[in-house]
Amino acid sequence: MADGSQKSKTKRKDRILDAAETLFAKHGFDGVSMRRVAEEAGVDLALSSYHFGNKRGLFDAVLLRRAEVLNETRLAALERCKAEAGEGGPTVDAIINAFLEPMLAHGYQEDEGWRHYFELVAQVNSSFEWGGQLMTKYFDPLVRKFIDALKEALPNAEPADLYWCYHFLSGALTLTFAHTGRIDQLSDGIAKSEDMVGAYERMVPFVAAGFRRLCDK
Amino acid sequence: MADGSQKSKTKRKDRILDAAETLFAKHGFDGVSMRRVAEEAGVDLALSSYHFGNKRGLFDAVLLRRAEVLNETRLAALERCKAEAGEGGPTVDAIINAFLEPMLAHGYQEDEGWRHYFELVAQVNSSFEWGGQLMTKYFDPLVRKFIDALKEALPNAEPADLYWCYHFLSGALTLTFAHTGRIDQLSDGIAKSEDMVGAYERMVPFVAAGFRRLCDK
DNA sequence: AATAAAATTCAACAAACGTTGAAAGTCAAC
DNA sequence: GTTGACTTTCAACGTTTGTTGAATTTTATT
Repeated sequence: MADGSQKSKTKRKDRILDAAETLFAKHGFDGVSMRRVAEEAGVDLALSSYHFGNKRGLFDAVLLRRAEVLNETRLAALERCKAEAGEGGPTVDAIINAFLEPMLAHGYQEDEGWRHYFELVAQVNSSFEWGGQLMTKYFDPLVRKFIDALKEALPNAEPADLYWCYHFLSGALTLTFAHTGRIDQLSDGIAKSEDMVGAYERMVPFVAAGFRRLCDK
Repeated sequence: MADGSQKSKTKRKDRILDAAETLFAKHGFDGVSMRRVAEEAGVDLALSSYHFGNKRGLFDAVLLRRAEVLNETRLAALERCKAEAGEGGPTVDAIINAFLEPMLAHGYQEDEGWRHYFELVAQVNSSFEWGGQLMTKYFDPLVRKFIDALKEALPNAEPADLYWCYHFLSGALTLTFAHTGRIDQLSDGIAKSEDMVGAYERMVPFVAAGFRRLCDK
C-alpha cells in the first residue's frame, strides 16, 4: 500500500508517547484523559494501558524518553567545555552555556516533539505535586555535575548560595521554555516567546552575572 | 453557643475559597473536584456552583481575591521606593526589592493562605493553558509600572532586553514560591525551600545583576 | 409575626473517567 | 502450516465528574 499517512510509519507505542507528550504539555496530567490520548494517537483506548500499565506509567514514560537524551547531550557539552578551557578551568559563562545550549540545539529546530517536551517539563518543575520528586529523579544526577563545575569556577562560593543560584536559573529556564505567550502580551510583541535564540543569548549572561555577584567572593 | 470550631467563624463563601485555594495549589485545576472542595470546606456540593457559577468561576475568584491585595501592596512599595530615592530615581536593586519584598511580607509569616496562593500562581504562570491569559489579566498592568521604573533606572536599555530580564525574574520568583522541595533534595538539605528570607535576600542581588549586565550600556 | 430575598441542602442527571478480562489479530520461528 | 508469544481490539465494569431544578432553611425587612 502506498499511502502517505503518518499512521503507517511509526509504531503504535511511539505514536501513543507522542500524543501523550503533546497533550500533557498543554493540559497537564489531570487535564488529559486516556481516551483523548488514544484518539490523538489513532489507537484503541486499551492499548496505552497495555504498553505502560496505567496512566501514571504513561506519564513517566513520556518524561523518561527524552530525559535520557537530554542528559547525555548536556554531559557531552559540559565535558567539551571543560576540554576547551585552559588551565584554570571553564568560566561561569561557559558552564552556563553548556547547560543551556543543548536545549536550543534540540529545541526549536522544527522539532515539535522537543518543544512539547520542554513545555511539559516546565509544568512539572513548577508543580507542587511532582516538582520535587520527578525533577530530582530525572535531572538532578546531571545537575550535580554542573554544580560541581561551578564550584570550581567559583572556589569561594558558599554552597547554599550556589544552590539558590541554580534554582533561579532553573526557574528562568523552565518558564522561558513553557511558551505561555505571556511575554508577547506584556511587551506588545516586542519580545516573542517563540524567539528561543534571543532568549538563549540573553539568559546566559543574565544568569552568569547573578552567579558571579552572589558567589564570586 | 460557645464552640471554638473554625467552621462557625468564617462565612461559607470564604471557606470555599480557602479550601479551593489550598487544593488548586497542590493539585491544579483539573486535579481537584468540586466534591473535594466542598468536603474540605465542610459545605454542600452545590454551594460552590451557587456562589461562583461553575468550577472555572471558582478558580478565577480564588486567583482574583489576593491579586488585588498584592497589586496594591506592590504599588505602594514602588511609590515608597521612588519617594525615598534621590534625584536620579531609585536604583535597579531598589526597584527589584520593591517588587519582591511584598511577597515576603505576606508570604511566609504563619499565613498558610498566602503561601498556598503563591504556590497556585507559580503553577498557573508556568502552565501553557493558563499562563498567558491569566497572568496577563491579573498582574501585567502593575508589572508595566515596574518595567517603566526600570526603564528610567536603565535609560540605555533595549526594550526587548528589559522584557526578557523581567521574564527571567518572573521564572525565578514563581519557582521559588512553588515550594516543590526540589532544592532541598538537590542540596541535601543545605538550602531549604521553606527559607523564604534566604531566598529573598539572594534573589534581589541575583536578578539585579542580570538586569545590569544586559541593560546597563 | 408576615414576607421576600438570599443562602443552603437534597437528589438526581447524563457524561466522562481509568481499568480490565476475554476475544481477535499479527508476526516470526520452527 | 502449526505453534506460541506479542500486539491490538472489543465491550463492559463500577466510579467519579460538573451541573442543575426543586425543596428547605436562614436572614433581613416591614
